[in-house]
Amino acid sequence: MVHRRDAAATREAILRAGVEAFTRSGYDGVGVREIAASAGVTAMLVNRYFGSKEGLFAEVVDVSVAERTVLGSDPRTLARDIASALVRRTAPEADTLDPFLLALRSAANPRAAEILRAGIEKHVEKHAVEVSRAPRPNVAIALALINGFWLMRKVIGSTALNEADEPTLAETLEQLFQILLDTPRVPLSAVGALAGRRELGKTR
Amino acid sequence: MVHRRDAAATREAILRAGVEAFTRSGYDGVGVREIAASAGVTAMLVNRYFGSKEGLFAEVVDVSVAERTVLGSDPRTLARDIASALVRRTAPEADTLDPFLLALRSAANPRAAEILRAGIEKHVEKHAVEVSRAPRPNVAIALALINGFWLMRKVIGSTALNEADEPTLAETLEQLFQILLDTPRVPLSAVGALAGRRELGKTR
DNA sequence: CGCTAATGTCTACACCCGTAGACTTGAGCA
DNA sequence: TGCTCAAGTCTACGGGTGTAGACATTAGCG
Repeated sequence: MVHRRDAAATREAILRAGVEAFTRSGYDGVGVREIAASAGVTAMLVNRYFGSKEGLFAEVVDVSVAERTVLGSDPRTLARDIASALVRRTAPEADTLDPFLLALRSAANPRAAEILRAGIEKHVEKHAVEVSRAPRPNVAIALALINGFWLMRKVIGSTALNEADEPTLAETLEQLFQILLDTPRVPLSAVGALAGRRELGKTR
Repeated sequence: MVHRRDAAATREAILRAGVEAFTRSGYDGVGVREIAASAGVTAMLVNRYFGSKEGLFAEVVDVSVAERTVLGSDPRTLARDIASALVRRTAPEADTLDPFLLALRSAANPRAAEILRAGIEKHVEKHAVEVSRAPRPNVAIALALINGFWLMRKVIGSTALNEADEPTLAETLEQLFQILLDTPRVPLSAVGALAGRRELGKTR
C-alpha cells in the first residue's frame, strides 16, 4: 500500500524535480519554492531533506553525472563506445535532459561551479581513470571534447554538425578519443588511416 | 578641460564596468547597483543611459563580440597556432575577460541568451571567415574542442587541466587539431608519436 | 483507542533585486 | 551675476530569495 507520507518517495520526488529544474534553468535560474512545488511539497521540505539549496544541487550533480556514463566498457572499444554514444545522445531529436546542460547553465554561480567541479572530478576519478590508463590530462581533454561537442550540437545548434553524416562524425570522434585515451595496441593501419585517410593507402 | 560631469565618459565607464561584471559573473550574477558602484555612480544612472539592465547587457554584448580577435594564420601552422593560443588564453592566470565567458555565464537566462544570440549573429554575419579547407563537420568538431576545453579549464576549473604541463597540453591539442583540420602533408613521424608516444620508442 | 515521533506546512525575517519618480547639484551661457 | 537644464543622487516600492523556527498533521505501534 502506498502511503501518502513516504519520506523516501518524497525525497526522490524532490531530487528528480531538482534535476529537471536545475538542468532546465541553472542553479540561479530556479528557486527552491519552484522545485518544491513541482515535487508537490513545500519549500522547507527541501531544506529538511537536503540541508539547503546547495545541498540539493550537490546531490543533483551527483546523480546527473553518475547515471549518464558510458564508462565501464571494454577498454579496447572504449573510444568507439564513447563516440557512438556521444553522437547518438546529441542527435537533434534526443531529449534535452543532460548533465552537460546542468553544468553549462549553472557554471556562472561560483558556488555552484565549485560543487560541479567537485562532482565531476569525483566521477572522473572514480570511473574514467581506472578504465583507461591514459594520462589524466588526456582524459580531461576527452571530457572537454565531449562537452564542447555537446555545446555546439545541442545548445548552439551548429548546422555543420546537425547536417553531417552521423557515422562519419562518430568515426572522426572515435579517432580522437583513441588518441586521447591511448587505447592499447592501436592497429597502425588505423593510425595511418586517421592521419591521411585519403592519401595514405600505401605504407612506405 | 576635463569636466567633472562628463556624460560620455560616465557612459563609457558604466559600459566598461558592465563588460567586466557580466563577463565575470554572468547576467544574473551581478546587479545594477554593483556595476554602477564599480563605475563610481549610482544604479539609476545605468537605467538613465541604457534604459534598463537588459539594455546595458545588449550594448555589452555588442562591444564584446566586436573586439574579438580574428585568428588568421598560415595553414601549415594553423593547428599549432590554435593549440598554443588556446592553452595560453585559458591559463589560470590569464585575464578572464572574454566574450566566450560572457556568453557561457549568461546563457542560463533566456532573455540574456536571446540578446546574446542576436548580438553574435549580427557580428558573425559581418565577419564570417573561411578558416580552412577541411570538411566542415571537422571544423565544427575543432570548434567544439576549443569551446569544451575552455569550459573545462576556465569555467569548471578542472584541476587535471590546470595542473597539467602546458607544453604537453598544447602538443596533445595540436595533434587533434591537425587531424581535424587535415593539414596538408602531416609528417608520418608525428602521427606515430601521437598514437603511442610512450610505448613506441623502440623504433628509435 | 491513545501516544509519539516522523512528516510536512505556515509564518516570518532579513536581505537582495530592478526601477520609477522626486529631488539636488553644478556647468555653460547670456 | 543669475538662469537653465543636463547630470547625478535619494528614497521608496513591489516583489523575490533562502531559510530558521513554531506549528499542524498523520502513520505506526502499544
